[in-house]
Amino acid sequence: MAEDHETTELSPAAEDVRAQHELEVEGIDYFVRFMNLLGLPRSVGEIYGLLYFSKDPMSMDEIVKRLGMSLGSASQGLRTLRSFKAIRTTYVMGNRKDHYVAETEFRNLIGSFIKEEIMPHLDSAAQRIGRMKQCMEKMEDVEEKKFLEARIQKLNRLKKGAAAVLPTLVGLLKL
Amino acid sequence: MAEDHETTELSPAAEDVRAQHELEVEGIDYFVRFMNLLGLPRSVGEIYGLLYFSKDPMSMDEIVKRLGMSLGSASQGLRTLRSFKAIRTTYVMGNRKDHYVAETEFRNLIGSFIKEEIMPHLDSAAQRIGRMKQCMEKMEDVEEKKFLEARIQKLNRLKKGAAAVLPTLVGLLKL
DNA sequence: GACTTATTTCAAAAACTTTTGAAATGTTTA
DNA sequence: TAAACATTTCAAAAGTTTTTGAAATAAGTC
Repeated sequence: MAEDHETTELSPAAEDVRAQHELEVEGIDYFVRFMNLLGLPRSVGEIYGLLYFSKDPMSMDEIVKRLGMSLGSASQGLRTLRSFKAIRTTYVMGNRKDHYVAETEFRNLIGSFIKEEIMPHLDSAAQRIGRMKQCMEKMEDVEEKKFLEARIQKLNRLKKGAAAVLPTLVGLLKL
Repeated sequence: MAEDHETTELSPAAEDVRAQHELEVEGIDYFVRFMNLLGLPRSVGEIYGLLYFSKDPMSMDEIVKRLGMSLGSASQGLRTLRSFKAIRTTYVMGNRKDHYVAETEFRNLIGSFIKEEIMPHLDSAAQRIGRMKQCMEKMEDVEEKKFLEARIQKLNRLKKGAAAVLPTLVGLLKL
């Protein structure tokens, strides 16, 4: 064991470990930023990044150890990723811990994100626009009324455009 | 003046003011949520909402008064909105304050947001992927290397897809 | 069914973001 | 060029979100 660092058979393996570790760090960083763009906390990106670059399924406490993160964060982060179908659980023989692997089809992640985080806003936007129209219709001042009507109309067009484009986008991800 | 609330000529006007105020509140709320979705602070949504539903240009201290917000917030919020081309300044005769009006073409806002907030991430993502590839190529373990190569490739496809779709999206907004 | 182990929950702490307001800077006018 | 006004800056306060870790709950084993 002591002479390992002298042999030619084992030095490359050590080099591999180093390179793989460097890649992992870079990869985790990548997803931390990506998730951050979606407004998701750092821990979610860390977990997904770790799993994305791991061939083997990992249990929660492996994740906790590897990332130096608390159990609470890991549990919450895994829940979020599960709800987005960005990871799935896997059965590992002779081990009762849940094990997780990354779902590498990003369309799951992005599709769920749109469905869970964006679409509900479009629904409430529709209601809000309805209420605005009601207010506007009560008005007598024709000038002002016309102005506001046009603005509300524009808002409505944006909302409809978003409602049309987002599902299309999800569909496009299947390519 | 005292009998205003009895006349039929002036009561409707009072009603107008009320309805308009209600609409304004609803509208501001709308943009607060919208901007929030883009990760922008409440103050930015408030200012834009106020301007969007105002026919007349407004100075910073009118905005401050109407929204009960600090000068600092207003200044910073207006800067953000200007950088996104979501508002523009307007000259008002005989008044040396800057006056602002909402740019109602949302494509400016969304286009600038994508250009300023998303695109830079895609550039740094490209670099990060490059570094990942370098690490991966150093590796000797063929199995592991192939696995990582495939994952990096997938990441690269996502990045390229985003880089292609986002400008298209901006173009689409012109309709 | 008690024991061990795994996971979730949740209140408090830490980290981070936004807002505030007063001081600094810039700009116009008299 | 001084006085008056408008805007920006920035450090501290307020507010918000995330993380932590210990206690509660759930699940599996003997």
